[in-house]
Amino acid sequence: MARTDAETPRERYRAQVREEIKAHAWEQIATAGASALSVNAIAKRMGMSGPALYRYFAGRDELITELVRDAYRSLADTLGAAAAEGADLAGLARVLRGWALADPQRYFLVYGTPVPGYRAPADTTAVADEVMRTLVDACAALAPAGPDAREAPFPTHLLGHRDWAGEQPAPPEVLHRFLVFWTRLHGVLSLELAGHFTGMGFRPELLFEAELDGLLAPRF
Amino acid sequence: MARTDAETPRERYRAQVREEIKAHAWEQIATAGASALSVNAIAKRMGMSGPALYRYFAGRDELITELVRDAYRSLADTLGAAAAEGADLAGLARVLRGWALADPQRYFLVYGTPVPGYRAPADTTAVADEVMRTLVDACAALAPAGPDAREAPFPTHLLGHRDWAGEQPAPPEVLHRFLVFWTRLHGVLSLELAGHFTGMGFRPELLFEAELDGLLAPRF
DNA sequence: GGTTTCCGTGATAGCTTCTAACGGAAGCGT
DNA sequence: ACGCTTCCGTTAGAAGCTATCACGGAAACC
Repeated sequence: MARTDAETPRERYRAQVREEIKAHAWEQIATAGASALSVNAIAKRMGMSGPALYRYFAGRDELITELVRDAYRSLADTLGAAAAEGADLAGLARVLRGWALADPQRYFLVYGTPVPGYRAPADTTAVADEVMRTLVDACAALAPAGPDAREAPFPTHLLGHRDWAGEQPAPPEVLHRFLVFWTRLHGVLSLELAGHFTGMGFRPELLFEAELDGLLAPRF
Repeated sequence: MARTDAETPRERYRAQVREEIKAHAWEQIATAGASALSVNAIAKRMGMSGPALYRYFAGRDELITELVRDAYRSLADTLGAAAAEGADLAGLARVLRGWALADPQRYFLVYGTPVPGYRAPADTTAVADEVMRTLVDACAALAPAGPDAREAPFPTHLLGHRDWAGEQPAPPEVLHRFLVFWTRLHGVLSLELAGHFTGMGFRPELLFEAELDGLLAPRF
């Protein structure tokens, strides 16, 4: 998991301790959420006293930023591996759902409530773009959507306003499908993970599958 | 806004101070998020010293719970007023969007990342049910959906698993439309409010309208 | 082996939530 | 109108947190 092919023994040890810190941080986040993450508590559980961790992370914010980066990296790798094994858009959707259910707080760390002042560093957004590119590619590989899907109002707007998806942007109906894919599945997933369906009785995965079904249709 | 038709002068004063505390709390949440809400900071801005606020709220958690309750109440009233004025499902959707954009942190307070251990009190969930009921009613008033919308897999599952929406549950295709309405619009809204569309160039309200368009169609 | 670099510690400042004890003011009943 | 009671706001304090600093010691490097 951690690329610790160290050069010097010092860097080797340093990387190892950093990974151990992050492991404890993930454990803490999974049980109490990101807002309850405590540098002090991590240090105590590792057997050392408070300020020692500041040799490895500049502060709580940098630690959380690193966790966000790792979460994006994990999602990008998981989706990328599935895509490399030939998964189509539906397969990627189910992989995404499995990744989210495996650790809801990790999902919320990247797609949940943002801290108003926070700006993600450039390399973090680069990994986020990698996730999106994988999904856009799967959308492009899917459907030769009809011409009416290209001339609808939103794709028409998209034609002049698509400042992302790389240098060679996908056609607007593909980008539209990607956005719909993303927002619809995130809608189901985030409400499910947040517990807003508890007590309603139905099985959320069936709603997820129903939305996925509509998403794969020529007219989504 | 605040029902301060007091009985005793004491209760009158007490309710007034509670409202002032909550007003400062909202201001603080809007700028720095709910996780940065500080009882001490509120007290200082009100000109009194720290522990004084504990006469009015048992603690930080109870204050936040009260804010969540008020947020749900505000949303229920806003949607209810629009529905009373004859707004249809599309109108309610735009009212919901306006309510969310007016104070994103307030939206996240009710539909955002949950704290793992937290259980909302019963009266809070009661107001949340009122919001849902308003939307379900608007879905029921909308469409005499075709029989194929009733026999799809998910509505069929819903037929035996709908433990909500009151004693006289709506038909499964109506509940399905409500769930799709809720999850799709929440998907667009939450990602927009979280800033995940920034830098992409397109206008989120057009994606919102496009999703709303599909939502109103006989086959959503 | 000597030097340098880095790690972990304790002390400290400043913030937070929250409890406890005290003094005073306001309302209430007689 | 006076006394009693209830409640409000204060200061003091415990316990926790983030984060910085100065120090001693160990490890790595030359």
